[in-house]
Amino acid sequence: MTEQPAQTTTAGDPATARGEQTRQLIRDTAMRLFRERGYAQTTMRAIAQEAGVAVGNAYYYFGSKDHLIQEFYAQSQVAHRAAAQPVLEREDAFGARLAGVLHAGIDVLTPSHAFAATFFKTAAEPTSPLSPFSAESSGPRQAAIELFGEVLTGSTAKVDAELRPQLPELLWLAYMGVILYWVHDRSPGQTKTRQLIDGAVPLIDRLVGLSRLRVLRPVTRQVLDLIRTLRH
Amino acid sequence: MTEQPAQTTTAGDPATARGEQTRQLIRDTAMRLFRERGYAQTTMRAIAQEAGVAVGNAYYYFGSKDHLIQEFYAQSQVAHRAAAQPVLEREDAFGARLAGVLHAGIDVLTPSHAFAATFFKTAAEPTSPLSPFSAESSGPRQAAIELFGEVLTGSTAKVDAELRPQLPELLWLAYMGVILYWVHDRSPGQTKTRQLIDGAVPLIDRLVGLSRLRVLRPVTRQVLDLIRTLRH
DNA sequence: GTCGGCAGTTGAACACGTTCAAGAAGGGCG
DNA sequence: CGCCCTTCTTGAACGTGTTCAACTGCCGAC
Repeated sequence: MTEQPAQTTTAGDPATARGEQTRQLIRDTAMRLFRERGYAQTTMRAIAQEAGVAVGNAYYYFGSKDHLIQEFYAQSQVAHRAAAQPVLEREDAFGARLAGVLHAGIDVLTPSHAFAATFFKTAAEPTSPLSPFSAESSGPRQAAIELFGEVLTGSTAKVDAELRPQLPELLWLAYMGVILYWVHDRSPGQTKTRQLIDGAVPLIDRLVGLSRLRVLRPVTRQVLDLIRTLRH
Repeated sequence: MTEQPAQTTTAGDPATARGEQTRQLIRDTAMRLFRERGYAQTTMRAIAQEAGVAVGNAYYYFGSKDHLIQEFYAQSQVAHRAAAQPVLEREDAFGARLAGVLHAGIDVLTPSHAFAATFFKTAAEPTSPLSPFSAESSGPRQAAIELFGEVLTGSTAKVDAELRPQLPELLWLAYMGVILYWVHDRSPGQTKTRQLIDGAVPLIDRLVGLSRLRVLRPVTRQVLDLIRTLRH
C-alpha cells in the first residue's frame, strides 16, 4: 500500500512515507472546499482547520495555494481519459471521435464551472507552473495530447502524412481554445460551448480531409512550417 | 480664480475636481514602478510612498491594484493607435496594413514585456473587469476593433459582403491570439511573435480573398453562422 | 535502552491588498 | 467672517497567503 509510482511534482516532494495519508487528506479537503465555496473564498486556514492540521502543514505538502489547483488539473485529466474511453471504443469516424472526446472533457469539468473558471486566471500566467504550456504540467499535457493521438490513430480518417505527427498537438490546442471559451461561457449549462464543439468539429474534420488535396498542398506545408517554427 | 465654468475639454486640464492632479501622479508613479520592478513586486504601499500620498488615497482613485492595470491597458491602446497611424496612411494592401498594425501593437508592448506578461493572468479571469471581453473594457475594446475596421476600410481588398461586417472583430480576436502567444514568447526580443505575424498574415489574407469564391461560399456561411451563434 | 537524525507538524509572525471611520481642505453663501 | 457641504486625504486595522524557527514522534544504530 501507499505505493506512489507517480512522478507528480519535481519540486522536492519525495513523499514516500508516513505523511502520504496527510497529503491526501489535505488535498481532498481542499477540493471539497473549492467546490463548496469557490477558490478565492477558500482560505488556507479553512483548509487546514477542516483537515485538522496546522496551516504550515499544508505548505509542507503543497508549495502554495496554486499548487492545489495543479492537483485539480491532474484529477480532471484522469477523469477526462476515463470519460473518453467509451467514445474511443464505440466510434471510428474521426469527427465523431473528436466531438466525443471534446464533449467528454467538458462533461468532466462542468460540475466545477463556477470555480474552475477562476483557476484559469492562474493558468494563463506564463511564469506560473500551472500554465498548460509550462514544464511542470508537461505530464498532464503529454497525457492529454496522447488522448488526442488516440482520437486520430483509432479513426478511419486519411490524413496528410506531414500533418499527421503534428495533429494531436494541434487538436489539444483546439481543446485549450474550447476550454478558454467555456471559461467565459455564461450561457446556462454552457450550452454555447456545446454548440462551439458541434460547429467546429465538422470544420476541422473537413479541413483535415482537405489537407491531402494536391492544390492545397502548398498551403498545408506553409501552415505546418509556421507551426514548427513557432513551437518552443 | 480664472477658472472656466467647468467641463470644457482639454484646454489645460480636464478641469474637473482638484484631485485630478493626484490621480495622474499616482497613475504615473505606478506605471514607472511596474516597469522598474514588475507588477507583483510593486506594492501599493510603495506606490503611495513614492507618490507621496497615503495608501488609502490610491484606493480613492483606483478601486484596486488591478484597476491600475486597466490604466496601462488604456494607455497602450492609445499608443497603439498612434503607432499604427503611419502604416494606415502609407499602405493600401490589406495584408500590409494588417501586418503593420499587428507589428505596431507589439512594438508598443515590447518595452513592457516582462511585467505585461504577468498582468494577463488577471486579464484572463472571466470575472475580472480587466478581461478584454468584459463590459468594463468595452471602451478600449471598441477602439481596438475600430482600428481593425480601418485596416479593412482603407484597403483595396475585396471582401465577401457577409464577412465584411464581422471581420474587424475577427481580426481583433486574431490580435488577441497574437498577444497570447507574445505573452508566452520567451525567444529573445520576442522574435517568434514577429514570425507568427509574418506567417499568419498571408494566410489570413488568402483566406479573406477566398471567402468570395463560389465553391467556398457554403463554408464561409457556415463559419459565419457559427460565429454569430457564439457571440455573447 | 538510549540516542541521534529526520520526516512530519506546529502556530506565531510577516508582508501584502484592501477597508473604513475619521479628519482636513477647500469653496460657495449668508 | 462663520457656516456647511462636498471632495479629498489619512493611517490604523483586518484578513489573506506564506514563511520559519522550534518542536514532536518515530525508527534504526549502537
